Amino acid sequence: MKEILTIKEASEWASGYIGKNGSAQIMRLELEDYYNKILTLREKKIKTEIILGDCKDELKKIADNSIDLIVTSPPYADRRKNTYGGITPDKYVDWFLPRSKEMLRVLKPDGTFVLNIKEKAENGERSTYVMELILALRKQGWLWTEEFIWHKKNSYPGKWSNRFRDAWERLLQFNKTKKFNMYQDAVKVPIGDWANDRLKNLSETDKIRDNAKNGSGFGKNISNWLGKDTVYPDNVLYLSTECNNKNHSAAFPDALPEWFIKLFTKEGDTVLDPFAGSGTTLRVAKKMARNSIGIEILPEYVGLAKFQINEKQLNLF
Amino acid sequence: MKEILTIKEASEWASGYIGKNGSAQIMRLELEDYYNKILTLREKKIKTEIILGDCKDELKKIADNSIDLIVTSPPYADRRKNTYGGITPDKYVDWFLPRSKEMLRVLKPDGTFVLNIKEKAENGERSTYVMELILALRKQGWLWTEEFIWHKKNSYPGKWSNRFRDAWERLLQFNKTKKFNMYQDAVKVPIGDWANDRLKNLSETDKIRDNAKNGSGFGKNISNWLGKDTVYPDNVLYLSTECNNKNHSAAFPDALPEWFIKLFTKEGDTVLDPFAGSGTTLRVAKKMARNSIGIEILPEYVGLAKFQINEKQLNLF
DNA sequence: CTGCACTATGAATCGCTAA
DNA sequence: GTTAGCGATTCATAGTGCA
Repeated sequence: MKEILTIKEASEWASGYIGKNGSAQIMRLELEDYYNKILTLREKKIKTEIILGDCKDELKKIADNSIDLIVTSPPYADRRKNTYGGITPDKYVDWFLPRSKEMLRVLKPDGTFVLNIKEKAENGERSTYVMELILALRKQGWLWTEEFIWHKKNSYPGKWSNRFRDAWERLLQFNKTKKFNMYQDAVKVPIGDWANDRLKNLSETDKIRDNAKNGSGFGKNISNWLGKDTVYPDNVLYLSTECNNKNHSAAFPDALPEWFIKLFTKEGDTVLDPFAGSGTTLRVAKKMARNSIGIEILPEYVGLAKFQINEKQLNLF
Repeated sequence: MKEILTIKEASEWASGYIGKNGSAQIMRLELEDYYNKILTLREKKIKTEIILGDCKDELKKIADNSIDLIVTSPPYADRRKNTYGGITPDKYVDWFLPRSKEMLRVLKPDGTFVLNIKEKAENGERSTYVMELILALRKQGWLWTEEFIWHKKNSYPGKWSNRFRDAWERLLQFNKTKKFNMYQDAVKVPIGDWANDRLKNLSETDKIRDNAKNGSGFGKNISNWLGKDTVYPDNVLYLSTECNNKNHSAAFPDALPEWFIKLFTKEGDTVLDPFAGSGTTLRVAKKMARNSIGIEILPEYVGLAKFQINEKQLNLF
């Protein structure tokens, strides 16, 4: 296979390779999508930027009303000082507010801010700092539009004398105005069992493995083309935690930022992650042909993020 | 079949009826359980009481430290008038606190309070009254131990211009002290199929994780895992919205109070539902051989609840 | 191309003990 | 009293290699 084929060539190639079991059609559509992404990246000159520093300072260098979507998973509050972040629960809101103030400034009026967070249980009680944060953010001028739930398919095992294991996290949606962009059709899902049966008839391994090998989008959205009978999802995302990273434990699985990027942006828009970590959001944004800016305070993570973004770029081209 | 058989008679009857496919044993055990329930109800004289009135007043007639579990789904705040309850969001906390104060008084020190609630979206935003309520309840002396999620299994798809269907509700757990009764074994669930293969042949990694003290590991105390067929659940309840009662909508499914009654009480304990509605909690409590007290302000619901409780009683005897 | 066996690991919490 | 450290406890899923 040549490095770059026309869509027609690739489609023919796929037909020959896969056979006549219906997978060729999938392959064709996926290829089309794939090439569109490449063209978008080249023509629109998608930029992916990772900045070393504290977002409190670095955000100030970003222009007003320039960001379409902020997706982030900040360090959770933690009592122990050695841990990453190391902000105590009682000081968390004070620590967060100056940063969210800048986020409010850089976000476009029709943009969205998605915050992934979960309070810990400590000394028999759940901390209340997340709740206090929501109330404080509203005072700061944010609208608290929705709370999505990430129901973790495979959560960490655990059982204690007074509680079971925690299998969910919050995904808080904030907006600047009531009129924000929401591309609901982009996240439609196949309807129940009907689609499951159809999908089973296809090669399970191909679907999964093509996806896993390069992460470039192949096989990722089988449901999008197959399910012509698709329905809108709800506000619970039932996803697995990922266990693929060698160098860094992923803050959240790719599917999480992917879902919100689909829902709240279109190609060529700009995504911001002020707590970029290993750069999951940036990598996913780039894959989806969105501009992205990441800020991360720890140099080792910045390096890792740069590596990840470029590694995936090789796969894409 | 006679109205009351000995367990032996019933067992023989079941054997003959079912055949020799192993179901007889199950039937025998279920019958045993069934008769134990009847005996418990008779010997311990389980009481089921439904009171007409506002729980603000009626709770005052209940003795201090006499309730093992409070499970309730109060009327949610709503701006529309003439609806059930009809408390506006901004007045909700003030409305709730005098009632929860009485609940705190009547609850035993080792008892639990489970509150089913979910804020509505209004004017494009989620209300914050639930959050304010949690903070206020803590000030009142409650410990906020945990937040369970009811993930609604079969919520039908739906969408609005700026949000998707709400498929989850909060189940807030509050306690009076850190040492509360929790019968975790009562809610264990069957283990996944993966276990059969896994446990037959423990992998090298599992053994290594046992030895290496790298924090937390799966393989620790392997003997605990042998012969295991049930595991502890997590803090997400993935249940359908099925509603048994045809005459009343929007009550929670039986499985919800049932799960918490199992988890936080034993037979002969006392369950309270200060917003009893159509009496789901009372009916389930009675079925499970727990005393119960319900308070309901609307006469038509009190009538409905009485009917339901008695209807099910006929089935039981 | 399918199915099976096997590997790897994920934002955890509490109670006890020692300082 | 107060805090820090450490041990004990607990499942489910995705990814990989090979027959």
